[in-house]
Amino acid sequence: MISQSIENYLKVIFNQATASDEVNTSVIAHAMEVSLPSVNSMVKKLANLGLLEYEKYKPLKITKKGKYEAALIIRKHRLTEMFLVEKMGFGWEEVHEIAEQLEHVQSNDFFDRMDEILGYPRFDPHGSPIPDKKGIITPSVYRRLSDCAPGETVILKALNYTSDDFLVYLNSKELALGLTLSVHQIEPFDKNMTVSYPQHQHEVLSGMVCDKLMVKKIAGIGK
Amino acid sequence: MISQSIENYLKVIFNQATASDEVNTSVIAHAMEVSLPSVNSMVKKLANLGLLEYEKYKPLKITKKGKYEAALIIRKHRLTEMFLVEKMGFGWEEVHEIAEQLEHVQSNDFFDRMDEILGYPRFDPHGSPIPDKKGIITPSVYRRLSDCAPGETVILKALNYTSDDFLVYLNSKELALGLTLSVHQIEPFDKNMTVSYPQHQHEVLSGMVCDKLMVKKIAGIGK
DNA sequence: TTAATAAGTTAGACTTGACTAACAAATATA
DNA sequence: TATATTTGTTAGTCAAGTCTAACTTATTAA
Repeated sequence: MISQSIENYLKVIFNQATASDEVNTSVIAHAMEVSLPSVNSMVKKLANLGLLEYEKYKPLKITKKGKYEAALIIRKHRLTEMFLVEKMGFGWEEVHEIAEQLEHVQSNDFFDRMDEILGYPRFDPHGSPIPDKKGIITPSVYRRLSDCAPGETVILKALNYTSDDFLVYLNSKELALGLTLSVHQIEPFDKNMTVSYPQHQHEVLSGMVCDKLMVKKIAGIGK
Repeated sequence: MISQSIENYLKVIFNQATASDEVNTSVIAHAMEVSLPSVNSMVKKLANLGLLEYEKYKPLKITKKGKYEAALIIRKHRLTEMFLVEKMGFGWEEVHEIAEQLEHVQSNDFFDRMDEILGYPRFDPHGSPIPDKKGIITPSVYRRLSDCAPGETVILKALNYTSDDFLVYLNSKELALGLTLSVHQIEPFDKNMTVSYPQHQHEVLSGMVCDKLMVKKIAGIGK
């Protein structure tokens, strides 16, 4: 049986991996708020379990098996978030912490029942795709707001990062999925963007935030 | 923060404590399937946390604080069982294992929401009382089947023990809450009871089983 | 292209929660 | 009441998962 710690490492590695399935040790250490040696020793365990390819001083590479196991954990997390919002009346900014705990429950029945009750949803309350029982993820067809050009008008469709702080921030700015945003300006130096959306004219969003907002274009020049 | 291990010990101690709030070390070791020294060292921790009174070679005594904390854990467990049965369509014999895991979730909101959705139930699917938010338990007004006399007719109202094996056993005998049972005979030697109930004439139940079935009298001689 | 810095590794220590072996106290039995 | 048995305790070990300090390799900048 895979321990909760290993599940947490695997999830972070999956989320932080690049297009070539690679991650650096220090990225994991930073994301998990643990020391580098802790990551190093854990990473060797993951490699022994066949979840990761490990060679001294080389970047880590997540294996097919690793991606499969990670997808199943993420499935549990996102189904839980959806269930909490849709069936238990929680706000989307409240559910992340609870789902972090529930995702470690060992019972496929429990999550499959949630899935059924929810009607087999493909996306969670933050717009992130929910992997199916086989670990297959419907790819997101959206772009990052930070990749948009001035003059474009887009709809906010999903987030590619969730934490309580971030969701509380979005709520404070009255940013919600489904909103229409117009991009006015991008500051070349720090990538700050000036945007407008209902009730908010010329709001400035940091590059970091724009990187995490996934949008769909509806008008203007650009891709 | 109290660890999951400590929560598990506390729950067992609470459940195994006698009317005078006392338990023996070996009873805990047996119930938890761990060694005596493991219990001994844990018990000292619980005592340091003020959950237990510990004196060398004396029986352990659970404190007021210990009972309060235990009741809150049991509340989480039983609310979860009720939610799984009532809102997620599980059978009463399937929910114990899942509830064992969910009871450790740290979020009062999560369980209070369940409570609200269920309409503040006082008893779980096995008939055991659900402690309220203050840890107060509505006492059961039922007697053990093992305390009944031949000639009595009773209704099965609750169980004072739950495990998957036990629930599967009850299902196999078609014993369910609400059934009417007639007591025919008690074997003085091993306390085996001969009883009848719908579809089952002169079924023999062991003393161990009768000890765990809580009933309400509807006819016959006796208390 | 060499020196400085960043990233990754090893060794060794600590905590939690388990264990066995050996011993002490309490209880039961002859 | 003396002995046997059961129950409880102590000491020491182990694995998981964390840490710091010291070291090595890789990368960046002078």
